[in-house]
Amino acid sequence: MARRTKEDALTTRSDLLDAAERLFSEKGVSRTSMNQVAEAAGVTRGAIYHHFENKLALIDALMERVRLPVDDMLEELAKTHNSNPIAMLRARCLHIIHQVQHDDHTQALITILLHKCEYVDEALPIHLRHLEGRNACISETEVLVDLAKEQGLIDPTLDSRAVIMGLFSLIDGLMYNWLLEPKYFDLNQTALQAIDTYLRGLEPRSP
Amino acid sequence: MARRTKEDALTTRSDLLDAAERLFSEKGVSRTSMNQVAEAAGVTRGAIYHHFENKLALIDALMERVRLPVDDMLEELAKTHNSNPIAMLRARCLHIIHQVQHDDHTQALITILLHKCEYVDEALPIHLRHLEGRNACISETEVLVDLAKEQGLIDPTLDSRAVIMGLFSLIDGLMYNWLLEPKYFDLNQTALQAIDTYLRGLEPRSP
DNA sequence: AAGTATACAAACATGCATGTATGTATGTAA
DNA sequence: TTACATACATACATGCATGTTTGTATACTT
Repeated sequence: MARRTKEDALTTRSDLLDAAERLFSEKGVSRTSMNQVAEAAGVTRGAIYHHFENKLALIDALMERVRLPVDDMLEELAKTHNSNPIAMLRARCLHIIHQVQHDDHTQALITILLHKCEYVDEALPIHLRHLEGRNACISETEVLVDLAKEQGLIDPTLDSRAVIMGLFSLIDGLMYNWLLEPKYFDLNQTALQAIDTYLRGLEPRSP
Repeated sequence: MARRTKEDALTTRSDLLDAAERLFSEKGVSRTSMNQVAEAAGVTRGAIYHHFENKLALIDALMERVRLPVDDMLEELAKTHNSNPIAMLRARCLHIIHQVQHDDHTQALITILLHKCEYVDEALPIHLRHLEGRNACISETEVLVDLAKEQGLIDPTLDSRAVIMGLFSLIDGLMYNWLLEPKYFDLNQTALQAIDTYLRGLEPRSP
């Protein structure tokens, strides 16, 4: 085939990302060859190596593609729930849960991260990106907890960092287990109850 | 080399499992070849294929090796804390956390399961074993929650299954995140606080 | 003591995945 | 319109992982 329009090229690139996202989340990263990705996108391996340096760069591009929407979402939520820090925390958690259930791209990517890729040093850049994202999110959210403490909404003797780690771990664990076997339990119900249970456990003790 | 004693053979087998456990948890399952496992154990690939049918059987044997100790542990705990179901739940959770931190075999295996292997259909037997273990554990633990309800220790309006899923997910998430970057937070402290927070959130509302 | 089974080593056969180098037709800019 | 850059396809070179087969020295059996 010959050269195509710049727009066509972008379409090809996008098709490749879609194919990779689907195949990776279905068959796992290491069990999916570049050839399979190319075929699923209707091109040859030449196209992949033109757009991406190698498999890692491909995965990296996958993650980059969802980073911006996620950032936007966080900002959006920040505006609507700026009154009560606990309510905002809750809103964020529930939004993530909702997103994993109903947005295909999110679900596929989280599946890849949690179940379909190996965290080996070879994949360090991805590893780091994941950690950075998490740590940034944690640090940012920690502010909310401190705020809630000041307002007397949560027990002041609790360690803020640990409060957040617990909450995030709860979310991670719920997603992890649900994606493992989605029909085993209802994510919405379970997450709602579990999150509220946890948040309730944070309340200050009545003297 | 020639044939060796039966005991020697068992030693070889054990060495192979040790090597596999270490390499898999360090470099990931798919990035570790049978040859590397053999070399690390001081033998050739012939020895592996003599003891195990293939890589999956090797992993399966790894999981089998820790199954019995875990079962024993659960029974042990059941005897000591049979008075208060909540206390028992708590003891179980904390024991798992402790085990992951201080028992090398447990830590390596959990690392493999959570971070160093891909859940693909090819590895279905392992997948199923993991799920079975989890589901059995959940069903069994659900009884404790029901018991606690009867004793008025937790809010009776809560769904028992969801209570357990939440608690288990919390543990899973804590292990997941800690194993990702162990120095980022102290697992003991964080888990203790998070678990107690969750358990406290389960208490019945004072009217 | 002899025969057999065992515990591996060594060699072979195959296939696939990666990376790279080259070819080529077309869009695009001067 | 020409010259170059682009967007791929095609072909090649290499290497490694797997599975299997065969060989062999020794432990075990009777």
